[in-house]
Amino acid sequence: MAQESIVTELESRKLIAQLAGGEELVEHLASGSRTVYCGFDPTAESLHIGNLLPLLALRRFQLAGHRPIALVGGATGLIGDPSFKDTERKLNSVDVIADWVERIKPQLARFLDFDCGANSALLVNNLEWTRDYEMLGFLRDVGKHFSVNNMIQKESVRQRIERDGEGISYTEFSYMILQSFDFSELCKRYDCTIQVGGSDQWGNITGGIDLTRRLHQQQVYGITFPLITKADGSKFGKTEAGTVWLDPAKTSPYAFFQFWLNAADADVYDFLRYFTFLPPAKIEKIEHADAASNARPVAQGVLAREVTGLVHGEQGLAAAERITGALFTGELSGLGEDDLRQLEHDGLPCTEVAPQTPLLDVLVESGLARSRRIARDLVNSGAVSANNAVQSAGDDPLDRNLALHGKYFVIKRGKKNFHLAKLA
RNA sequence: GGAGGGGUUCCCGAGUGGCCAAAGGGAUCAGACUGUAAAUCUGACGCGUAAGCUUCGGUGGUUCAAAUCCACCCCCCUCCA
Repeated sequence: MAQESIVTELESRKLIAQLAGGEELVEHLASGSRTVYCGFDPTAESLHIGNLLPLLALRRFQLAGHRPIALVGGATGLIGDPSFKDTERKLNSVDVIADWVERIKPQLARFLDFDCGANSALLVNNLEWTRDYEMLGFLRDVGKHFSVNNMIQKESVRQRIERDGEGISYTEFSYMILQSFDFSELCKRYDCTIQVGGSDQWGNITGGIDLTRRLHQQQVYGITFPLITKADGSKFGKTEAGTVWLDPAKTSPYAFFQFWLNAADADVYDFLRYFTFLPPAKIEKIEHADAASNARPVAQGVLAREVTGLVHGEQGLAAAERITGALFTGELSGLGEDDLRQLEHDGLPCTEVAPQTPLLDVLVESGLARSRRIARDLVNSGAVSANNAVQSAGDDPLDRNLALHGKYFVIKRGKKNFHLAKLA
């Protein structure tokens, strides 16, 4: 089953930040089918692309013949991971977390195969083994194995402890113990011997390794992935609209596609390694070809298609490409009424506006501008066009005579923000 | 419980009675240039067409005038108990 070393595969994709276990871990993975886990805390109603890397990594492990466990943090989500967070977070209610857990489960499930024999994936919730654990027992059985002296040395919480003006509650401080306990519990229940996660999880993972050794006299291992950074230093995973979510209702496949399409040249080849299943050799070929040509690189298009297909399937990808094609080629007049309806259906943001609504209000209602004041600025700077015609009179309503099929306007703000306005 | 420090516009952070819608930086947006890149330059960045209006943890007060002073309350941090 386990043929080519998964470690080699991850290395060739630059996906390994740290190994807890070194050569022994490599050997451990090479010598049999192992069980690997990664946790995902419900911090919102949907996963986002920050979760994509570990999620795809689990799949890489499965493809290499290992058994993945996706853990949803129904328990840890109630506490909040303080790792490298510079402020204490406010707690969400129990009901909200429970709801998020249920929403996230299917998102995790779609990347893994639950029906492929011995290495079928597992989906678990750590609330299962923590909910009814009696407090005194927990403190005696588990807490006794943790040294506070050791815990406060962890880099992941140090800034919280040392930085002036910030602190850490006992609740968040305990997070590491819970996650450590998860690892030991998965080891006991499912013979899980490897935990993977982002490099910010190093402290929590090694905590779990120590605890498992003490509790079950079992050697387990950890692998962390590099923090995804962008060449220009800005934060990965954010756009002007905020977080890029995996839920198509929160980030449309079109917006998702656009996010990847806009990857910087300096980042795109690494992103191909990180976020697609294309062989590294092929990625290198693309990189060389792009470097040799003077035209616009093709890598962004490949990346956008691959990842969108992975996350939103063939249909989502097709929808995203339809919108992109219609909007960025500028050929609006060729669009039939059915095409426009399809674009709306595909997820191009659409607003119905009353006839005679001044353009400024259309901009505000559609969300293209936050206020009329801003809208006016945009119009004055020539940033707004309707059906490819630059608009200069913000107080005038959209002219029905210029509408596509009597009612549609493709409103553009700036170079790449589109909205479909439909006259009522 | 005691002592001290602090809560300013998306973030950081200046501002200690009028010249404050509030310095500076970051983020963001737009224009130019481009490849729906990067870098750079320019402009915008509480709301309002404007006059003007509403903001500086909360409530109340002093004053012609408060982010700035007073009282009480809430929250955060540090040290002591």
